[in-house]
Amino acid sequence: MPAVEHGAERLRNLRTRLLSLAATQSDRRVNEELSKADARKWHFAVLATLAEFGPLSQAQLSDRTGVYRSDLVGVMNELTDRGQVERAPDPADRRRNVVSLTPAGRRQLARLERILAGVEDEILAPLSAEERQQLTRLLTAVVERFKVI
Amino acid sequence: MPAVEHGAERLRNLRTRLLSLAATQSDRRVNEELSKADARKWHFAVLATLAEFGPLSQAQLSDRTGVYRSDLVGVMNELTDRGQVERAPDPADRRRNVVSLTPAGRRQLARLERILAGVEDEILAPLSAEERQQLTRLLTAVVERFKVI
DNA sequence: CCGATTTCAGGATCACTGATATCT
DNA sequence: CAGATATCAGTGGTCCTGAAATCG
Repeated sequence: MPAVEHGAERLRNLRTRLLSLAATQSDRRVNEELSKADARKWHFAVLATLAEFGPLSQAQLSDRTGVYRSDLVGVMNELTDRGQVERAPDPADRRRNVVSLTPAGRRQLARLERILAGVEDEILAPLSAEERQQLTRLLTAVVERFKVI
Repeated sequence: MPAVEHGAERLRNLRTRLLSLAATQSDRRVNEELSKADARKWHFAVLATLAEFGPLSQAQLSDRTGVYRSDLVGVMNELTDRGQVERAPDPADRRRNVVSLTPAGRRQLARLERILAGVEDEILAPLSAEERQQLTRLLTAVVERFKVI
């Protein structure tokens, strides 16, 4: 990324831009580290959601992770190729696939969690524990609002 | 965007994910509103930087806005097509272009500033003035750190 | 010759739309 | 029939790399 000099008041004070910059940098580091584990961030989202809720259909996974259904297909292919999830037709509703974690998926999830904790710590390094808490609270409020609309 | 349900502890508490979600939603609204004025966010970045610093070369614009030099070419074409900037060879250094604002560019900048102020207000609606200040401070700290590395 | 500037070509990922086949 | 599900095709923006041509 090109280094960004400072001084442009209008730009610097734009909160929407600050948000974009911070997220871009964060996403870049997240992807760099996850790719070392042969993963990307949607892998973590899917694995973590399955660990939390148990087997789900792809539509439910889409709703809970924010991955578009059309894009989820590719993520499912990658995860099944790696043996981390299983995708089987739902006998109760043959439109659906039932997606479930495999033991390899659980191990991968643990690995990704360690990686992401490290990246998060790196990204938030300039903030105190209290400030990290604040940031979480503020961002949650911003994100929550959009769910309601 | 698909609505994101809540409940997945691992996902919900991930600060890097929160950052991504907030930025995605913000960027989406920014682009929606800017496109009504036949603009995108790099337009604002370039126009605001020129207003602040006066005429600059494209390399300087790239450094100050964060737009890659290779991508800046397209932005320059769009802005010159719209008559909002002028691009002339620098007589002092013939490798360079000198980019400057036109009166139409100044008017467009004012328009985009109003638009962005509105979007920012919408995005930050759930936060008090004090919290917005906090968020700005925290995000600035995060972004600043990356400049130093 | 080395380095800077502009430009072009292209890759990868992502957000998003739309259509289709299948099933309830 | 309406509605949901999984899938495929494709657009457009963004981030990023590399290389060419021109010039200091």
